[in-house]
Amino acid sequence: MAKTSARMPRLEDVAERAGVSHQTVSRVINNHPNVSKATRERVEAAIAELGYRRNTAARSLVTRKSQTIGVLGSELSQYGPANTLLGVEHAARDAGYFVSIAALRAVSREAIFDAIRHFLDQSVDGIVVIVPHSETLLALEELKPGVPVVAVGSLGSESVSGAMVDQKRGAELAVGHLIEQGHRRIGHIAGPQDWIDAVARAEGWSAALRAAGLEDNLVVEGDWSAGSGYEIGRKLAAERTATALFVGNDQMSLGLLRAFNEAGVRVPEDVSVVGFDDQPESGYFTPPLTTVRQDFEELGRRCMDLMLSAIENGDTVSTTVVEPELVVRRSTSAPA
Amino acid sequence: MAKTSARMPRLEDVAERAGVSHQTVSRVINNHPNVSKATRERVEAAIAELGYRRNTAARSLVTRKSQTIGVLGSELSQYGPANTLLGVEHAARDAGYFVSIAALRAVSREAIFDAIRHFLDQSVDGIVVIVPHSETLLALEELKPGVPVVAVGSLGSESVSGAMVDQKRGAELAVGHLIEQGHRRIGHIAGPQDWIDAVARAEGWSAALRAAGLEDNLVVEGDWSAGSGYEIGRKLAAERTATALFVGNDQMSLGLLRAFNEAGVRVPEDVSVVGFDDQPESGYFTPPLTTVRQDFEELGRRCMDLMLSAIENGDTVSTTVVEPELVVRRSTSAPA
DNA sequence: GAGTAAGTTGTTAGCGCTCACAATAGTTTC
DNA sequence: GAAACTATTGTGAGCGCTAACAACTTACTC
Repeated sequence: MAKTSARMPRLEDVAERAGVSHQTVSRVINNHPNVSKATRERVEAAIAELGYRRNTAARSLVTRKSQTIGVLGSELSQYGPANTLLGVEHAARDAGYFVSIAALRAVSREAIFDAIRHFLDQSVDGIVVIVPHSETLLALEELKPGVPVVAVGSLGSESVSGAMVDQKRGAELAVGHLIEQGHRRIGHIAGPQDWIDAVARAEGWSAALRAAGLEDNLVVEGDWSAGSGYEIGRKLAAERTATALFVGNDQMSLGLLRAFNEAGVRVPEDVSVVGFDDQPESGYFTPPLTTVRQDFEELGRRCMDLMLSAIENGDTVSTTVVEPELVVRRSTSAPA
Repeated sequence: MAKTSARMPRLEDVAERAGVSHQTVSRVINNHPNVSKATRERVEAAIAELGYRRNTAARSLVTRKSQTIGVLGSELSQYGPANTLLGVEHAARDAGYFVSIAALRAVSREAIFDAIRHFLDQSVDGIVVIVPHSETLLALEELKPGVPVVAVGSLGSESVSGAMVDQKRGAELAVGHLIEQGHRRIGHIAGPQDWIDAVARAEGWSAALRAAGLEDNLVVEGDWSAGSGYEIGRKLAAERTATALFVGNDQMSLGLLRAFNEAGVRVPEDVSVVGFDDQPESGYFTPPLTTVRQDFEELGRRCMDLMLSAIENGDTVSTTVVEPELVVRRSTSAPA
């Protein structure tokens, strides 16, 4: 109940107690070099005795820095985005920043503008964007917020830094594995094509296939959900065109597996399946899913690395790429 | 690039443009009643023309309110906590609050204290705690932060408000369903017993069983993960003591299902399984999982309701309960 | 020993806002 | 028509901090 009992101590109180000026105290808490050792110790003692904590609002008012990073996200309850957020949060808090979040209910230009304004009202020092739609980048380029922006999953924008997992490489890993096993007809269940990652995975699939001289004409689009995977699975079980399927994510894979099981299509004996993400549950699907692992937390940390060097060193736009990894389990084998 | 081009307009600039005093402008943006319609319109026009936005730091400095809610969470990437966070965020932003997060890497007294201090440094107006360990409450009672605290999953603390899904009721729903189907030997795979919810679910299971005159001696403890469900499933498949299992959450259920499938134990023919949570994927397990749905977003919204009434009306400690719902799918049937 | 430099500390102003109060204009009452 | 209100607007101070500059030490140079 420290708050109600008495006024919080401020710089002036500490100064008085230590027998110095408030400015000297300010120097101590900001680690300025020109403070004698004796004074510094005296001030630190006073700070400890009084339980002094710097008032963020006052500091922020004069420095025009809030020590806050805004994280703009959508689908933040999903495995990938949620863990990326966690990575950002950990790195930010370690670096002494606060993390403010704005979760988009729906992805639209207006909603993004709203959220950015929300952050600007808070005078955030930078914005991390975890909204993996192509549309987002456009919105960001249009409304240059005046603070550094790092976007997850983007690469090669002119005004926005980006950190991404190499999706194309991940797709190639998956398809390469299938080809190695001897598959020749490899289909793709893509994610919604307004997602950057979905497009990149589809491209990787296509590229790998063509590089091996195989056809890339078997593709269906889902919406990332297990439900859509299930619906597609039912159709595919009837058609049986491919001997292997590269699925855009693990959740659709789950639905697909379910549909195949119902239809009596055996995995991997009849059809091999590779997913994408490697959620913690994927190793316990029936059968355990071969998939491509993405390190989302690392991705989040990289975002903050970029952000910090933008804020503190004034670095300009740059990018970083995290490598994906193939995890082979039991949903893939050689074709019958 | 609004920031670099020129100074942001402030109250004074708006005042000048509208031909009034800065105080009148302040009245307008704070919706004070005593401003004539004409003046208000003139001021609003000036605000729009200048693109004025109030400086949060300055306001916060004088009011000692930050319009920020701190959300302290652990396991924030899991389905439940992540969606609760989302609920809190939406309700908070709708109410004009910023949402600052601190994610615990590990749950310990020290880590909780750290995070609370972090929030206090930011002078948050309130703290929502999504850390469903019994330990958390103790830490909060010890370190009274001086701002309203709402904890998810807690009920009946003296200094902390709580919002929870009625876990015991959920367990009774699940077990009741199993009993109705004719099961008599119903086991429980519990969550870690330092989690409030895990304890409540185990109690609900036990209470429902005893109320029906059945024995409540078949219980094993997992750690919420699919992996632990799998390990337990392997043991149980060998022993075959129960005809039905109430599992603490959906992820453990998935692992269990996997283990049973491997061991040739059929679900629901040989053993019925009920989960808890109803994640979006649960309907696509093999077989689709009967489970207890919790509305996590609603839970988060309720937290903010409590928080807002605590902040704005000075309401004291109170609680709110969200009702769970049984979702019957295909993992349960009458015993053989 | 005067002159200069470097290190250390203090003084003043002001960031942009809200609060308490003062002042003015407009309205009602008897 | 003066007194007593009410509605509307303005003035001044100060929230707690940092930045810029001023001032005072101490040490060193020639």
